[in-house]
Amino acid sequence: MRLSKEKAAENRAKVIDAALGLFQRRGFSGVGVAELMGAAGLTHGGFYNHFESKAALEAEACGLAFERALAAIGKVAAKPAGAQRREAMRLYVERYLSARARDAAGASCPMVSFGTDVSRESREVQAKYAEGLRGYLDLMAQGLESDSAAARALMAELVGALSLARSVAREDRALSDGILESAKARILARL
Amino acid sequence: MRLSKEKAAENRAKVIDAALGLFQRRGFSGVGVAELMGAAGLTHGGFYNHFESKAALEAEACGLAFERALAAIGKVAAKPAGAQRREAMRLYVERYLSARARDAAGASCPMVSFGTDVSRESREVQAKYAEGLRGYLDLMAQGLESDSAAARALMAELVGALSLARSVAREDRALSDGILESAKARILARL
DNA sequence: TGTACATCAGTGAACGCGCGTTCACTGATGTAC
DNA sequence: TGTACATCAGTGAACGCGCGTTCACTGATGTAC
Repeated sequence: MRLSKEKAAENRAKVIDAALGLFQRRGFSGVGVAELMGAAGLTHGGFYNHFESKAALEAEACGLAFERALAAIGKVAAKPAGAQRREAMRLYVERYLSARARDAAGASCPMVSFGTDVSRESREVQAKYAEGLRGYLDLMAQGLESDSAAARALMAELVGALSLARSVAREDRALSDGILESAKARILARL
Repeated sequence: MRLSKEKAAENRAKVIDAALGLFQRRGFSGVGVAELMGAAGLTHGGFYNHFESKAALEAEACGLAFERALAAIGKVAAKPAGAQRREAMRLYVERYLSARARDAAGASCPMVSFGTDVSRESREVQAKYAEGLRGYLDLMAQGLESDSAAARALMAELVGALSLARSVAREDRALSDGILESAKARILARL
């Protein structure tokens, strides 16, 4: 039963979106093609009508994750320079290091979700990742009204704190909260 | 052909050691039982003489990684307080954020190697991880001669910078070096 | 101390299972006339 | 505009493969007498 082009494109987008959520929650190798298609309301057989391979979908999902992350930091960078932008940046950091963000495993910063995985993945994914990170850092430097060194250092603090907080979230909630709070305090003190 | 108890214990240790290296390089799900045993010079059939399951070995490997990491930071904390300890801490940070450490995928900080994976693993691994991190932070606070908030913030910076630097190491060496340098400069400036 | 036997670390074949991928098929869509 | 046919998104069975795990077997080690 052939579908209209619009419907097919919609299905393709739905697969990528569902895949991103699942990949972030369980890792690339933790989700199979059948489950990916099922999450989009389809059966596994049609997978290769849309994607050349599972690795190709991984790259697409990685791209989508960065697209969303760049949109978020881009809004900060787009604020009028000065007090407004500074305030937006503070809000961004507070949200990034919130308990809410930590617990939202399925929708979060690609650097945290895929950080460890990406160096074990295909060059295709790695290239998308490096490109995304460069863009992210550029926008962050704009958001900070500062140089790229400051953006890189802030990014490391954000990614490290969220990653550590997530790793112990189930076993030691107090420590997890403390990690977020310590990083937040240190960053906001200088913004 | 039964082996002596010493030889058997030695083999068991060899498996855990080899497993740690492989897990750090390729992730828990990226290495099979047969390869793990092969790396220790054995065949896969004997695996269950030593470990209850692959997950049990993962927990053991995680424990070994923290054992080593704690030994390294422990040496810093054991220095006489004051100038000597401060100097040891500076050296520790410099080594942690060196290009050498970034490129040594098979022997590195468990927080970086397993950071993303650990929240997808068994409770057994997560418990070992949380315990290890608590110990690490305690020793780091001693090394810094400071409070636990400072230790948590420093840990986040170290982990985030090394993790980001590794993710783009193959695709953008200059950016990778820059991330390490920016974090190092910021940290050393206040030590 | 020497002998007989139980123990068990290691081997390699085999197991069921889920994976990524392929394929013949269906039938509505899009197109050519 | 209406009809005939090619296209192709989606289906579900099937493929080979590698995985974690089990098992019967081997033979040196450890132990009981």
